[in-house]
Amino acid sequence: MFRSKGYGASSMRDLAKEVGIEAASLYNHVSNKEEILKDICFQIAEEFFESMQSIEAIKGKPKQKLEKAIENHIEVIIKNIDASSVFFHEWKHLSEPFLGEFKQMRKKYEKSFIQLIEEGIDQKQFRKVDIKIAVFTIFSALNATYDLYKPNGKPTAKEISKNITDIIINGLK
Amino acid sequence: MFRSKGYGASSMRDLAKEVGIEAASLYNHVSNKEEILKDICFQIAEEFFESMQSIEAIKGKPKQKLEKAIENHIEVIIKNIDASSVFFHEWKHLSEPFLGEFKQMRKKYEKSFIQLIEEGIDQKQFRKVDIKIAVFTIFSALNATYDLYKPNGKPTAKEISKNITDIIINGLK
DNA sequence: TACCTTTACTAACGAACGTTAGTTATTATA
DNA sequence: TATAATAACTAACGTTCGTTAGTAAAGGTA
Repeated sequence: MFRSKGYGASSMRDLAKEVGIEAASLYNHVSNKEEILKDICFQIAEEFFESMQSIEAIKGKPKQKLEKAIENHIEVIIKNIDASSVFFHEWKHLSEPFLGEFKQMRKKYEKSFIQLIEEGIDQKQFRKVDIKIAVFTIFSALNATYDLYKPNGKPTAKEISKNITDIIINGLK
Repeated sequence: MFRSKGYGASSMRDLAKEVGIEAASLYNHVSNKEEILKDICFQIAEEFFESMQSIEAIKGKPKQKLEKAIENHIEVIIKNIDASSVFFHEWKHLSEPFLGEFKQMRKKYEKSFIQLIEEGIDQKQFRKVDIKIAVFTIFSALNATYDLYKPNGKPTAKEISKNITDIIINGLK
């Protein structure tokens, strides 16, 4: 519901009706509305981090690493298709201290990508692109996935992953 | 305010305070809250359409046309940096009949890009990519612009435009 | 000067919001 | 079987929401 209607437009009464109970009963399960949003956002953030940790262990060239990082990133999105959409668009409704913490995590994750591209440029696998713009471009391309993927339909997760990776990697070459 | 706080979280009282009047006074200028959102969204939509009309008049190869279309698209975004962010993220809060009309316009605009890429593939300027995925990737890359561009700062509009175009066009080659 | 449009104001409406209090029924544990 | 924890309920709270009604001041036009 946060994905389709947005956080602000989803009331506790709406959410309660969706699971077949009264709004007040929700408070036996969560301490307030924001906690639901917070849990969604931070759970996805954690999954992104975990997927990146496996990359840093790879012994390979930057290009291969970036390919794998992109693949993992898309996999996380598709495995959590609704939650990741919320992660990308609704985080701004978090209040402090969660908002600050969230932004910090995001920046740290982006930094991993920046490093991969920097290495790729150093080793002449990639052209000399503006790194900041490149990372922004890549992220926003990747994050289109949740709009593209329809369960039980075409294109498949694999097709999405392969095509986007191709376009981006070729774009950097 | 719609950009920074979101449509739902921006109350008429908030908006009124921003321009130094009372909430009720706003109704001398707009007929309701949604009209403000609608005007923003449809004004930007119109600008995108106008920029695309100039493309169709170009006599050139698909690659050149796509380059110019991307450049125009980014120019519209940067010229309307706040409004275009609202255009991309807040349109879903429109109600019918505006919502349907909006989606229709969006689809029509996307179709223009799809055609350009199809032509490019036919004329062997581009690889045989999955067109739907490619267009999604391109759009989401382009639409990162409003997060990237800071007025009076680096990177400049030109740099953004050139870098993104490079990555995408190379990605399709 | 007289009149009309524009635009601001205050006050208030009904509805919806997140949340709390108090209570009851169900389920698990000893 | 007695006890404790879990999770549902109804009712209500104070607040904020978009919006309307009615009114007064300001500015342009005849």
